Amino acid sequence: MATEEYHELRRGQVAEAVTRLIAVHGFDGVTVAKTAVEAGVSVGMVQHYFSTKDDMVRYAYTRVTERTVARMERRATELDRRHHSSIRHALTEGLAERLPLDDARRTEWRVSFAFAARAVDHPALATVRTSTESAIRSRLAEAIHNGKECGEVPDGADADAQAAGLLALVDGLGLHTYLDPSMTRLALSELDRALSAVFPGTCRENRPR
Amino acid sequence: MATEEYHELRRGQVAEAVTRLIAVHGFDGVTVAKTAVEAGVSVGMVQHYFSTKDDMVRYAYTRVTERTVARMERRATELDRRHHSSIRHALTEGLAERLPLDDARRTEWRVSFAFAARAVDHPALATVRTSTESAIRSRLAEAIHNGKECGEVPDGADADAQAAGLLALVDGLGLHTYLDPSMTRLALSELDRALSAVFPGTCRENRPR
DNA sequence: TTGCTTTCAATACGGCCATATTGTCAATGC
DNA sequence: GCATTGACAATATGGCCGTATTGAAAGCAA
Repeated sequence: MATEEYHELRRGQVAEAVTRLIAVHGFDGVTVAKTAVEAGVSVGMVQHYFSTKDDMVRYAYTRVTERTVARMERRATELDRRHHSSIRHALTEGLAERLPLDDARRTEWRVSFAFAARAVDHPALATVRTSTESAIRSRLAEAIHNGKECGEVPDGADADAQAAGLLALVDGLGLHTYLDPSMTRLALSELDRALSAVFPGTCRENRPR
Repeated sequence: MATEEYHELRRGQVAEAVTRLIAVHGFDGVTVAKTAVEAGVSVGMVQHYFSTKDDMVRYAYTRVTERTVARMERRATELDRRHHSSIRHALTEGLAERLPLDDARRTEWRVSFAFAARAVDHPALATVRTSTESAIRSRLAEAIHNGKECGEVPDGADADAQAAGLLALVDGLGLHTYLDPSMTRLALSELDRALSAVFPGTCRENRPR
């Protein structure tokens, strides 16, 4: 194995330990020593691969956000390409991937939220967050734009504004759903309602993307 | 002055120091010692009025949320009673009070968010948060119900669901606006759009509340 | 006056944390 | 063969934290 590959493997091993610790004990439960134990390695080994704790945490953050975003993208693309869903439906399902709908996603949501909250006071983490979100937002705006060309979205719509609104709604619904899992169905229906408001029409033939 | 009153004054003095510290240095910047310095008192004095740090923090949290909720309520009521605004408009403005629209509200938002994030891992704080939010939600649902009787809201609307959706949207918009103040106008217009979707109609005479 | 309670102030204490230091051992280069 | 480097492990260090302890004033009841 290439040494570079091995290096990334080790870093990943530590990063996964960080996310597991956050999932169980919250962000405050993450210390270098505990991470080492959780990863089954020594403190010195962690230090060897991450020069500071901040470094370690930031790496873990980028990992978990990348995983979430990739899943959203995959779900939406799958519906779009394979099942020829409407853009509205593909986006609804893609965005829903971000919600804490089952135990796995609850854990992931909790970890992401813990990171996001620290990002407010922590420029290094804030960079990760803002770049990820602006990527999602432009991806959304692009889809809305495609919706116009295809007839699902009215011509006058402000794609950027609506994209921002949708993302904000999903984040808010995620928070409320996390704190009160019993409102899961309600969150999904509100998400659906919002998407229907943005995409009130039906696709004509020969739609793009 | 009654001793009870004096007691509350002291506790308030400490609580305000806590919120100031969070506003400047984030939640992690709050320690008992620093709070004492910020409040201009001794550590022993803080201990005298709060048996644990948790106690101190929880008290500060209830204070800041009460302040925010009171301002929202006041603004909505003012528009409703004094200016005879539509319910839609009163609610829009009331909910907008929760957004980080200026420096003062940015600070308040940051403090509330720091608390809310800790609440995820911290049952004592979670109680404060959930009770506050369910209060706002039922207040909102009540207003939507009134909107039905008066004609602003269609009869078939699900007041509880829409209330939850609106609150989630506001929380999400707050987060995004905080991280990127340049989207303030966009957030306001999205809020307005959402309220217009819930309250599409116009009030008949003799409306309730 | 005496003694008890409240209100604080100063400081001690024990623990945990991030990081630095130091050393070991194997691989690699020459 | 031998110095060098990379990959760790073990432990030391210094700092900060929450809380406990101790005690000094001050008010007040008897």
